[in-house]
Amino acid sequence: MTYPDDTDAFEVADSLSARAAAARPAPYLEGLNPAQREAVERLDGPVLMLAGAGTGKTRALTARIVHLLATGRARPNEILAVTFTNKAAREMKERVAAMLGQPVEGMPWLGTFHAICVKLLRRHAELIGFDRSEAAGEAADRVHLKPNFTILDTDDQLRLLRQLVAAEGIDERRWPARQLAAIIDGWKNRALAPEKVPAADAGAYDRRGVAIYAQYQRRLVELNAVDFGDLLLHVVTIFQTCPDILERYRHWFRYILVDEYQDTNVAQYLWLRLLAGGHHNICCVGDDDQSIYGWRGAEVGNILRFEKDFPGAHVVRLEQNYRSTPHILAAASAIIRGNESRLGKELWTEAEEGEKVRLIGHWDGEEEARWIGDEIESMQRGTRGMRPFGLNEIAILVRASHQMRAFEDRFLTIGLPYRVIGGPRFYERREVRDAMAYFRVVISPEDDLAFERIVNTPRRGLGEVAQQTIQRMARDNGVSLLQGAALAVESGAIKGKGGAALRQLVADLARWRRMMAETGHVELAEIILDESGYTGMWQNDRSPEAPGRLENLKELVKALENFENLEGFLEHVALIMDNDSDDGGEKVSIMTLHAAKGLEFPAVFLPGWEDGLFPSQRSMDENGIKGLEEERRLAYVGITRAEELCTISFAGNRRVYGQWQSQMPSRFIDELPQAHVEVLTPPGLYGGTGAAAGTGAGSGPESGIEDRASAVDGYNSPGWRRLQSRSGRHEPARPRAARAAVIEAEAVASFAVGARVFHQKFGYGTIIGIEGDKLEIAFEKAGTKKVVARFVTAPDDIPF
DNA sequence: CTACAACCAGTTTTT
DNA sequence: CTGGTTGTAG
Repeated sequence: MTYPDDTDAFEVADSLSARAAAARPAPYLEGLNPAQREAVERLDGPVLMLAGAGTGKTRALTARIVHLLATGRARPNEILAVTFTNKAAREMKERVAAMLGQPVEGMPWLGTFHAICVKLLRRHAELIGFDRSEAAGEAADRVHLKPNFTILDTDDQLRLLRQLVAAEGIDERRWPARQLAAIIDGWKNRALAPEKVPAADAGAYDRRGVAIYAQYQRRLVELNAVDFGDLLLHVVTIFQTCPDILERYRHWFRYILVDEYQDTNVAQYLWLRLLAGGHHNICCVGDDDQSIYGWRGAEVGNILRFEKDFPGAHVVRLEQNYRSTPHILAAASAIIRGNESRLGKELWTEAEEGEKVRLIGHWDGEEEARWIGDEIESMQRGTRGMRPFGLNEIAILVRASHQMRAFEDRFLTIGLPYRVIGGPRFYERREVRDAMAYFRVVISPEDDLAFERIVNTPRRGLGEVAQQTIQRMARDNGVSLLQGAALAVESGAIKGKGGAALRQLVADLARWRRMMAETGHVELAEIILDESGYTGMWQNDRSPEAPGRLENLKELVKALENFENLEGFLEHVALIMDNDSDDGGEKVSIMTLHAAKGLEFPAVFLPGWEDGLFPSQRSMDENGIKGLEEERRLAYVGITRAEELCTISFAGNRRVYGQWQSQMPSRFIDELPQAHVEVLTPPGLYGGTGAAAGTGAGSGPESGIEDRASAVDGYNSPGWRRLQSRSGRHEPARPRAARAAVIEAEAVASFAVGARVFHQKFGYGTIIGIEGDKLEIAFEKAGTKKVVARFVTAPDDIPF
C-alpha cells in the first residue's frame, strides 16, 4: 500500500531548506503584517485564519505553504491544500511557484475538493458497491465501481433520474425529476447515503424519494459512474468504513490547508475532520461574513463552530484591508453589523478618504441602466473631480441575472463595450455536450448515457419505439446499449428508415473506434462530427442560434489540440468547466454578486437595491432570518469589491415577468451610514426626461442636500414619494379584470379576414383565414401561423 | 416521428 | 417577457 502520491519533488524542499539553513531572511515573509505573519508561522495545531475581504488572505495562504516547505516540515506532496474552484487552485499554484521561484509539479494534492476526491476514489473505487443476487439460490455477486469510472454531469444525472422516475410510474408533471435531483443533491451535500437519510426526510418526493435515491445509487454503480456529489460522499464513506485507509492518509497529509472554509458543506466538513483527526494540523481560511452559498449546502455553522470542533484552535484575524477606501469599508461594516450570527471582525485601512459611497434612485430599471451607461461614459473622461476610469476598472454587480438584460440592451445601443461574466458555461451548451457524447461512445462503447444522447441526434428516425427496442435487446442480453443496437440491427428488429440509419450508426461508431489507433484525435473528432451528420444538422438549421453553435463546435475542436488524446480531454472536461474566452479588450464587466466574490474593481455599481429583489423575497420566504442574513452578506461582498468608488442604486418601478411593479428601496439602504454616503439627485426628478441625466446630476444645489439626508433616512423622503408618484405612468388605468372582459368582447367582434390583430407570442399580423375557432394569421415578424382565436386580440385593445 | 402551438414557471452556481 | 417542456395534428 503505497498510494499517496510518491512522485518525487523533494529537490524543491531540499533547496529551500538549504536556503533557510543559510540564515538568509526568508523573502516570503517580508512585507507581511503581524496578523498575516502569525497566520503563516503558526504551523502546528488547528488554525482558523479569519480573513476579511481584501486583507491579503491568498498571500498569507501561499506564504504558509512556502513556509512549510522551507522549514522542511513537509514535502510538497505531503501537503493537502483544498480550494473550491479550479481558478482558485490554479492561482494558488501559480503564486506558490512564483514565491518559490520554481514550478510546483510536486504538489499533487493542491486542488479542488472534487479533483482531490477523484484522485482518491480512483484508487479505492472497488470499495464502493453493493451485493446483488442474480436469482433465488444463486450466490450473491458484488457489483462495484471500477477505477475508470466516469463522472456524470448534471444533464446525465437528470436523464438517469427521469428513467427511474418513469419506471416508478410517477407523473413527472406533479413530481419533476429536477426536484428529486435537488433533493438527492441535498442529501449528498450532507453526506447521507440512502440508508442514512433521516426519517424526517421520508416524505420527500411523494414519499418515494429515498427509495428512488437507493435505486439511483445502485444504477450508478452498474453504469460504473458517479455524480459530483458522489465524489465526496464515496470518499467519506470509505474513510468511515476503512480505518486502515484513513489512517494511511492521515499520516501522509501532514498539513492541511482549506480555502473558503465558510463555503464548506457537511460532506466536505466531515471529510476534513476525518483527515485532520490525527494531527490536527489544519489551517482553515475563510470569512464568515462572505458565506453566500447556503442555498447549495454551505454551512456557515462550520466556520462559526471551528473552535469547538478543534479544541485549542488559534484564531487569527486579518483585518487590515488593502483594497478599499475608508468610506467604502465603513459602509460595508455598517451593513454587516446587522447580522447576529458572526464571529465579528472590523476592517480598517490606511488608505486615503476618497469618495463617499454614492446612492441614487431612479424611476425604473431602464432609467437606471441609462444613467449608469451615461455615468460610465463620463467616468472614462473623468468627472466630478475624479480621475478617469478605464472600462476594465468598472463592474456592475447584480443580484439576479435577469437584471443584466437592461444593461446589455442599453450598452448595445450606446455602443459601450461590456462582458458578461458567468452565465452558461461552454461545456454545458447543448452542441458541445452532444459532440462530447459522440466522443464518449467512441472511446467507451459501453457508455449508455452517451449513446442515448446521440442515437437520434441528428434525427435518424429512431423514436421512442425504436429506442425501447434497443433497450430491451440490451437488457435481455445483458449488454450495453450499443451492443443492443447491433443485435437489433442484425435481427432486423427495427424496420425501415430507422433500421438502415441505425445500421449505419453502429458501423460508423465501430469504424471511428478503429481509427483511433492511427488517426490524430483532432482530425478524428472532425471526422466524427462531420460524418455523423451532426455538423450538418446545425448547418441546415435556420434558427438564429445555429451559427453560434457551429462556432462553439469549432472552438471545441480547437480546445482538443491542447490534449494528448480524446480520453485526456474528456477527463479534464468532467471536472473543469472553464469559460475564459475573452479578447481582453477594454470592457465593463457585468456579473452577479455571487460571481464577483474574490474579485475587485476600482469602480463598482450595485443596481437594483430594492426589497424583494435585493434582499431577495424568495430567500427571505424560504429561510427567514437566515436567508436575510445571507442576503446581507451578499451586500457586504458587493460593497467590498470596490476599491475607490461604489455606487448603489434602486428603481421605483421595475418590469417583473412583463408586468410593471412598483418597488420599495432595499432595507439595506437604511442600514448605510449617512456620514459615508452621498445621495445623488435622480435625473429627471427635477425636470426633464432623463436625457439630461448623468454628468451634472449630482451637482444640484440645495434640493440635492435636502434629499441627501432624507433618502438615507428611509422611504418617506420627499424625493422618494415623488418617485413613487411617477410610477403610475406604467400602470394601465383600467383594472385588470375589466380590461380582459373588454378585450374578449371586442376581440370576437373584430375577427374577420383582413383584420389586424395581436398575439402574445407572435406579435402583430393580419387574419387571412378562419376555420372554426382557429385563425390563420400572417404575422409581420413570425410568418404565417394557425392560432386559436382566444390568444389573439384586436390591436386597439392592447392595453399599453 | 416531427413540427409547431400551447402551457407554465421563473435567484444565486461550482464541481 | 422568455425559454423550456408538453400535447397534438399531420
